[in-house]
Amino acid sequence: MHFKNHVTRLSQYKAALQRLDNNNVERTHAETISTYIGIPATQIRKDFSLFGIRGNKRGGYNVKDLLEELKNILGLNRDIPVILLGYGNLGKALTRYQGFHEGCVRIVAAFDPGVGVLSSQPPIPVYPPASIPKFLKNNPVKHAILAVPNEVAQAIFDELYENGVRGFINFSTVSLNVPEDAYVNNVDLELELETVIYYTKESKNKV
Amino acid sequence: MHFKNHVTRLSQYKAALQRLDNNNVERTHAETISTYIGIPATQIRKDFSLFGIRGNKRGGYNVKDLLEELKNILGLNRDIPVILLGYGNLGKALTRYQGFHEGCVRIVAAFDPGVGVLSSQPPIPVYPPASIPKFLKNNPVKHAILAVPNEVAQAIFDELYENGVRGFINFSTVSLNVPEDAYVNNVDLELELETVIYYTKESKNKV
DNA sequence: TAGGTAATGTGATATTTATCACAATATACT
DNA sequence: AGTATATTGTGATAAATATCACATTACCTA
Ligand SMILES: NC(=O)c1ccc[n+]([C@@H]2O[C@H](COP(=O)([O-])OP(=O)(O)OC[C@H]3O[C@@H](n4cnc5c(N)ncnc54)[C@H](O)[C@@H]3O)[C@@H](O)[C@H]2O)c1
Ligand SMILES: NC(=O)c1ccc[n+]([C@@H]2O[C@H](COP(=O)([O-])OP(=O)(O)OC[C@H]3O[C@@H](n4cnc5c(N)ncnc54)[C@H](O)[C@@H]3O)[C@@H](O)[C@H]2O)c1
Repeated sequence: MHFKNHVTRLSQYKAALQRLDNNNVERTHAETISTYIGIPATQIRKDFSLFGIRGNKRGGYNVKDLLEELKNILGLNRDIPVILLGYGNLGKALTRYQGFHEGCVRIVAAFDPGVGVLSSQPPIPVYPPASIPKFLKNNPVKHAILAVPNEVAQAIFDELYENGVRGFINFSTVSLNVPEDAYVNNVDLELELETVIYYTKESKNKV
Repeated sequence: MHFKNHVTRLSQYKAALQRLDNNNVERTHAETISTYIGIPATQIRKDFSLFGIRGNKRGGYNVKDLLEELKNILGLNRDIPVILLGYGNLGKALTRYQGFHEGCVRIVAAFDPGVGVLSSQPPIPVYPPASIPKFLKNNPVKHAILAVPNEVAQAIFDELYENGVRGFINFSTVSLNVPEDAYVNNVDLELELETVIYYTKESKNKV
């Protein structure tokens, strides 16, 4: 069992709980979460059961406690520093995104060869790629966002792996060669668009 | 059977074939594609079988033919106009992305209330949201990218649906209420990051 | 043109994932 | 206190997805 779907759902539950907590809701139920995020209540309970999360029969779940448990399971109970590779279109969008500030993820630095010619002051430090090893020696960051061109993605990945980074989001559209003890989540936006197109074709191929 | 995974893989195959074709490769094999994108050759053949794609025993596949077949199945054999909702951080990044130009997807227009105060000339027309119905009456676009704040995502979705849009990518982090005959692909970047964090926790929760 | 072989194509099987049905139980009500 | 009921928790079942094993066949070589 790889649990990819389970983990994704846990993260969704966490987001829902976060919102409930922000609205000062104190108790909730599987059924409530279900209507919030469109996942069947029975699936939610089954997931909780699998990860050892216990509620209160008839009383549902205490929002703060459940949120805390979910964060613990996901590893979000502490600040997570992340570095960004490639301060281009996508990289800039990610650094400017306010949503991350509410969670525990912090993009602490970016690396881009265009560092010298940046027009405006970026909200985080941007360094030349050559300084990656030194930076990681001083700041043992374990997670990276790859928003670099396809051509350099594997090389950059290898260098980061060499220097201790183990968790990656890869926005490039190449499939990386990844050692056993690293984890890469490929987010291919072209592909996401194409699946939408398939499902909205007038004449689906009957299979 | 929902085929979500199958369709995602078909799209990956298509991308691989596109690259082979760009490199003027004429014939290929399941095994070659496999090393390209890291999916087992047997899975590739099974997928082909399922979607009625036939190769040549011993001779593998003709690259151009296979590419054409995959495009047909995915509905990518014609230009697909797409509109963008929200010309903010993410929306700008998407419109500036060069990769889409190589495929058949075209972002033809964006809608954003900030249209009057844009600092630089955007590469596509940006209209005020009020003009959505009129635009869609004149341009029956069927696909949209939602890159709007969470608060307005459902309202914008409803309006687009009313005006005939049926395929969506939703970058907001809310779960939309979606009629049967529409398809929404939720791409939640926060969530994608969080799954990476889970898989790189030192002490995984044993289950 | 016959035999060897590299590939495809697919039924059978295994694994993973989701749903269902219902027993267990804490709370609310009288 | 005793009963009704809302809600959890989970084994059993179903559905979806992936892998395997191997029969088939087109090409190549001699
Ligand atoms: N922008 C999008 O909407 C979009 C959509 C789909 C896929 N992608 C993929 O995401 C990736 C980034 O896309 P983008 O639009 O931001 O591209 P971009 O060209 O705008 O940005 C890439 C950045 O990486 C930098 N870079 C180059 N070599 C580098 C190196 N060795 N180390 C660090 N940085 C380096 C470049 O200077 C540039 O600033 C690409 O792989 C692209 O295929 C982007
Ligand atoms: N940027 C990221 O890296 C990132 C990461 C994760 C999630 N998201 C999500 O993606 C969405 C967009 O993020 P962003 O960073 O681009 O936000 P943003 O605020 O930069 O852009 C949103 C844009 O939508 C426009 N808008 C507001 N109301 C609108 C309406 N009714 N019709 C059309 N446009 C409207 C705003 O004027 C703004 O330009 C958000 O839901 C956000 O939660 C973004």
